[in-house]
Amino acid sequence: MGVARHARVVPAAAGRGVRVERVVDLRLCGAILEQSTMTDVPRPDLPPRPSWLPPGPAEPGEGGLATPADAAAATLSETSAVTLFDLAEASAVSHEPTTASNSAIDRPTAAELVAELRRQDALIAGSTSPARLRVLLAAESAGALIGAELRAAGLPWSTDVHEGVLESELGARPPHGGKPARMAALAADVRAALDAPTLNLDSQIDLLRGLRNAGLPVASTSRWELREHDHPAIPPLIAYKKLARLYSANGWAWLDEWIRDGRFRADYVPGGTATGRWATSGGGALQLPKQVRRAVVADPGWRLVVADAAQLDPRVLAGLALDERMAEAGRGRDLYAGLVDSGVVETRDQAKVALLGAMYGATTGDSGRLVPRLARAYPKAMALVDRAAADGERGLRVTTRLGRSSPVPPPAWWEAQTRASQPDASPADERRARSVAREWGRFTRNFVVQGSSAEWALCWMAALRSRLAEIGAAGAAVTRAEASGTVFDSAPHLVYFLHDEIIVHTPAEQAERVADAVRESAADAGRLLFGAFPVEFPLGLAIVESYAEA
DNA sequence: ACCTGCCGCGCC
DNA sequence: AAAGGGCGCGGCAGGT
Repeated sequence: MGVARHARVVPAAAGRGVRVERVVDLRLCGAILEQSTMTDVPRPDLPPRPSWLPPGPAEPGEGGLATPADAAAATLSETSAVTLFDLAEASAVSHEPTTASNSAIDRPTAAELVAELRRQDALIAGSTSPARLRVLLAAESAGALIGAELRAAGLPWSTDVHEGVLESELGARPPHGGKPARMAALAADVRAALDAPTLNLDSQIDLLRGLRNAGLPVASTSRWELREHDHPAIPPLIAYKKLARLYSANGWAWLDEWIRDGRFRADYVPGGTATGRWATSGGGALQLPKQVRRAVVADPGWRLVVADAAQLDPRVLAGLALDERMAEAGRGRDLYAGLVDSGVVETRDQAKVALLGAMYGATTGDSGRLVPRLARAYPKAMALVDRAAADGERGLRVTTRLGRSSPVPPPAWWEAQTRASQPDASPADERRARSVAREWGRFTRNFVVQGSSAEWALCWMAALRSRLAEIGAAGAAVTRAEASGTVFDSAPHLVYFLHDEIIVHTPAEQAERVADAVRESAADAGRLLFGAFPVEFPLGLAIVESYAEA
């Protein structure tokens, strides 16, 4: 499969100083093509979809729909699919022992791979928008390669700094199996305040019961609800939860498991979510709490170029909807500030809440109240997300800028709709059907924006990867003599990706050139998605030694 | 000894 | 501040 095989081959290539130029990930590309509303599948004139590709969309009421389990299998199975990259692998590293993951049964032959490549080419050529799909599939394939390279390179990580954070927050590392004394003390305070000497704070059920017994009318134990109440148990409980989170998610055990030789090698899963965003399958690289980012530190003589796309989602929405006024609000300035300047809302915070509400489908609260003002100012943008929601409520697929389509709703969703349309349907049936329909509408509303933003980010990274190679090649002429290690030891390279944010690890003397390349690549991405439409994608960018400084 | 569902919370 | 999208993960609880 794409990731696993890239993950095996990229380090092997990198270790010999070989840089992979380009890949086609037939599994990821095939999944997009099978699902996209831009393509016409099935095509009786073409060979059938091979069994090692994930299934396409199922019709309502039919079997074969991608259940979560199926989707997981398609995404994660070591044996389910293969890429053209394997052709190169077969010749380049054929001396490697055969493993269970590339047994003959599951492994397509070279002829089968070529046939599949031709089938995919035919699907693209017969689609409603071949140019967009080609950009998407090239970017998706580059993403698969980059995901493997991120793991091979690793994020530079200072165990010392991380341990310093843990000690200042949690106190000394507890003996094996024990909890930090500071957490134990806070837990004792909570138990005393609730008059519940045996309460287990880590048990949601136990804790909820304890809070209610103490007279607190809470429906959950979540922090935002607890904050509303004034009780002596609340402050230590919130403090405990904060420490417990750090301790269990990014504590000493995480350090032991995930940091080797000063590098965090995360398991990225490119294309791992429905919207095309990446996922992770271990280490939680996409959930690194701000607290521990201080531990991301460049090697001596190196720098981190940290960049994030400013207000990416609303800018993408402006491009999708060809909403000139919204694009104008973000030209040469913070887009949220642009909304204030235009008199749409009074404060930057209101602008942010209103836009998030529009893209997520908020109907209540401050956010819901602000959305109508946005609709008056930017009718084209609002019409686009409203249309996506309306389509989703009817069970239709929606599609991103470059051609990734949402899945059709699962069988239970259709069953709920069918039940509500029967003559003997109860009011509860009808409420249920409306409720799940609207939920799916919120998903598709967000899908078009989040998915198109993911495409922008992939194009950004893919363009950057090429530009970094040029910078690295120029630098290599100078340092070739001593460059004996991997391709990551001497040249600037990507080390982190987080939806709309990247980090490049680079020799200090090349950091400014890398920063320029990062900005130029963002402009490339904007053109790849939206052509000449005048929507800008400015970056927040910093050249730093530690991620926390960015 | 697993597995699954749920909660809460970290990130975008 | 409030509850609208996408995730992964750790922990508990209840099942087999």
